[in-house]
Amino acid sequence: MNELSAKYNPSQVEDKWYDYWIRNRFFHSEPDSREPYTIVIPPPNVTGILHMGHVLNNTLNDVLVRKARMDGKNACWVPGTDHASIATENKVVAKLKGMGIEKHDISREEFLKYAWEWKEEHGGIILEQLRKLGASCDWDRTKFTMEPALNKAVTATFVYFYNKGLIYRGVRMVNWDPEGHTAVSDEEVIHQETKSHLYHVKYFLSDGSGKYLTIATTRPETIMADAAICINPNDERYGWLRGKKVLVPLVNREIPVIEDDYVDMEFGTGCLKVTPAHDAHDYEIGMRHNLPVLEIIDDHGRLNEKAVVCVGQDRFVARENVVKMLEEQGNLEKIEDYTSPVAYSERSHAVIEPKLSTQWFLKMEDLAKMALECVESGRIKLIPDKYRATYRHWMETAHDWCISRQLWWGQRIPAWYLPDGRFVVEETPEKALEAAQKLQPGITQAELRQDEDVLDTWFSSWLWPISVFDSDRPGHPEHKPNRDLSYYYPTNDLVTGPDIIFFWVARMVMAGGEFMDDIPFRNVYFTGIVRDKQGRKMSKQLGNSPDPLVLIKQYGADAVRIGMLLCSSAGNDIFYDESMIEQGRNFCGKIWNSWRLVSGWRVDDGAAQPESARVAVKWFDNLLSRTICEVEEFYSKFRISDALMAIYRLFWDSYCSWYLEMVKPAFGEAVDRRTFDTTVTFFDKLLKLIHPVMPFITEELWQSMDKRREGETIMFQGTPKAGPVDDKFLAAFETAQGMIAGVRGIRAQKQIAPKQALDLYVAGETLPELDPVLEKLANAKVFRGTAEGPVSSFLVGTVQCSVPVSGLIDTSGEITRLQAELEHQKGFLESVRRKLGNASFVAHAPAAVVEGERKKEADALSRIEALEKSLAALGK
RNA sequence: GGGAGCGUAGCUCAGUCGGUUCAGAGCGUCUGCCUUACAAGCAGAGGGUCGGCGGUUCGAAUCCGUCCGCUCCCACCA
Repeated sequence: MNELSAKYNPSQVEDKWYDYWIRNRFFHSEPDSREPYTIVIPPPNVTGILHMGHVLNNTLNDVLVRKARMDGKNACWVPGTDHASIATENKVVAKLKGMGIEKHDISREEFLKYAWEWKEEHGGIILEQLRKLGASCDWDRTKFTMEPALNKAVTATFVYFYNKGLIYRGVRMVNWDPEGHTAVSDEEVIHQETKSHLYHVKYFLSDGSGKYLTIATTRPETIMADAAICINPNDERYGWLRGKKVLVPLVNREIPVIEDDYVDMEFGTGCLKVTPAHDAHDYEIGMRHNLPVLEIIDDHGRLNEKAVVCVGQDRFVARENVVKMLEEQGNLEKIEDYTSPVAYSERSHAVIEPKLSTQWFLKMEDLAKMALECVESGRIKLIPDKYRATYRHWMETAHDWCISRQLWWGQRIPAWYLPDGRFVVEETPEKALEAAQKLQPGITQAELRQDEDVLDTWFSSWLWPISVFDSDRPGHPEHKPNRDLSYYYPTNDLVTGPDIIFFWVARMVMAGGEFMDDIPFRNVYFTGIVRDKQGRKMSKQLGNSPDPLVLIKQYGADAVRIGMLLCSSAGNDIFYDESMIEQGRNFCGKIWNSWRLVSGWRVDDGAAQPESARVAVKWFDNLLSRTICEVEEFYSKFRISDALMAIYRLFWDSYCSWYLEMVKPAFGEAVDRRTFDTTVTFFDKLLKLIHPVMPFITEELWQSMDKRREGETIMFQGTPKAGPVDDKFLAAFETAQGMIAGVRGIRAQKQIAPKQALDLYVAGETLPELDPVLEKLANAKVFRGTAEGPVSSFLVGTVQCSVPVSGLIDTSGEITRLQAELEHQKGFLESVRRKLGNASFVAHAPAAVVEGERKKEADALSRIEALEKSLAALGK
């Protein structure tokens, strides 16, 4: 055995063992005859850096993988990164801006060149960081969602769904940033309560009757684009408007009055102006009623010539002017102050302008139905189960998926347009040309124009569990799965956040069903969101997120892993607290020191095993088995933090505080061989139990326990198996522990030094076998019966214990304490007897419960008797 | 507004089928200890009307209703 340093120094051992694991390719997996256990990483953004959410997620993944590996499975954890089109493109745009380059001043090709440079420079940093955490990924299998093979899979998938008739082009409202000159995603829009006005505008009937209706709007500058006035069909106030036509103020264009349930009769005047081109809801109403779409605002947020009035003016300037004109013409009824949420661009802070544009969509209905069935049938389990409701809600209300994005970084949509506007969808430009030539013979490649948009990032991530193994399969279900895909698919568990349950989880289920005719994973474990102590989401802006690498350096990777797991009960948000990591560090120290103790013992082969040690071994052996069962149970339910806590307590409390104290040889003496060997075996099992959670320190200690050869590792040692458990013995031991604590309590109270031996009188059911333990740990000689004279006494269950403490006894204090306890017991007895006296209870309750009450009664009686005896001994 | 969830010790959370002495764990707090592995430690102790009210039941932290407080997701009403 090697000499251990006085303190565990994580930074000195972590890199050493990680390199050792890599050198020996312990993380690498190839299909073989063993049962596979597969996890694909939720791919982090390629240019991202490790944050606490990653730490939590990847620690959980790593625990599961390492556990499976020790259970003898062929464990494979596939790592990789996501190209994250929006986030990455934003970063590149920002970087270019810093260099004085605007995105729109350079070509797509130039931009992509910069983007790839950026990716090469920053890409994969996060994967390097995961190594520091101890993640046991099969790095040989590292994938990137935009590498050529995966791109091919994405393109093939697009063509597949297009040919199947599920992908179509449609018009949709996008969030247009008139300053940034670009569409922004919903995620990049911030809604802020903003003070504005509600303008009440009169619309006169076109029949010349002079009658009018009033609408309330926050955007009077759009009235020139009005296509209709809408009322609720159930609104009796406006029955007279049915079928009528009104004139749009200022431009005097005639528009119909239509009826739609969308209108809220309570809000405003109950009349709604419908402006399909400039409001998402209005657009939908317009679609339902076949209204014309009139766009009057251009890409810069200015009114165009179709507006007729205020042409060329900025929308906000136009608003003022329109209001003025309305007032002059007698169309303005009143102006109210009004506060409502307004959408702003996260980047330019410009007010978002809803704008119509043509996008690509994937029909969701059938895919969603299938994805729902996979979960409803129980084939895929969501943990915690409450997310099933969320999932169902999503799947039942799924809208078609808008898969196009107005970006450059990503997989470009494989649609090619002919000059006449017709288009073909093919996997390659060559095939596109071929197809185009069928439509227009003689057309050349140069005349074809590929769609400018790229695909939504999720359109590549939903293939992830398939494409990391076999990129030829997506889009080609007829393609025979390769060896990897047949072996590793479906994967076992997915660990991810509930915020992407629809974006990612559900869509992987869809892709799996479509291309594999199988589920992509069996269990989905949802982690919470990591928050700070005040409950705020950790974010860069707030600066409340610690740098995991700094923490790892400071406390060690094992401590960080433990710390995260300790505060992460499944499905709840994580309130991160650095003290949890300190706790992890302390635990490392405890483990380390316990081995320092044992490894320093001198062993005497000839010595006999003391009785106290024999009993200690018997006890810990039983307790170990029981705990292993509990831990397995916890793992099977993904209650990782409970599993950890069970091992933590076994290691710290049971093994260190109780077991080692029992078998520890007296100062200067040797330990017998039998006890020593068993103790080493126990320690070995404890290390293996905790290894999935704390890979580094366990490898370090396991290696130092014995002469190990290169290529040996704790990683592949089997998880310890539970033997039979003697529950009665364990219960009896718990009583003994209570008695020891009682004696120690008396010592603390009376300031009696641990070295001073005491007498302990025991009345009640105890195991005499445990007496040597009592004597060793309580430093008390055990007698049966009740002590005479002044004693300090206590109860453990129904066992009456008394310790003669002549000269030290505070008689009146002792009497007060005992009397209070006696009162409590009498009250308890009374309540139990009331229950038993209730005929209805005895008649209805199960026999076992009634029996339990009778036992309570008997126990209470015996305790009362013991207490009275103690009081009598004190002369009361 | 629609959907989901939460409320148990100072903090973070367990608590299964309503029923064992069930009111728990870890951390923190308090007290005493530098006891020859560990003060990043050891020993001991205190701490909760299970959010409020009502109901079902022989029996409720657990089931039902209702109110209060909080969180998340979706829509973000002209």
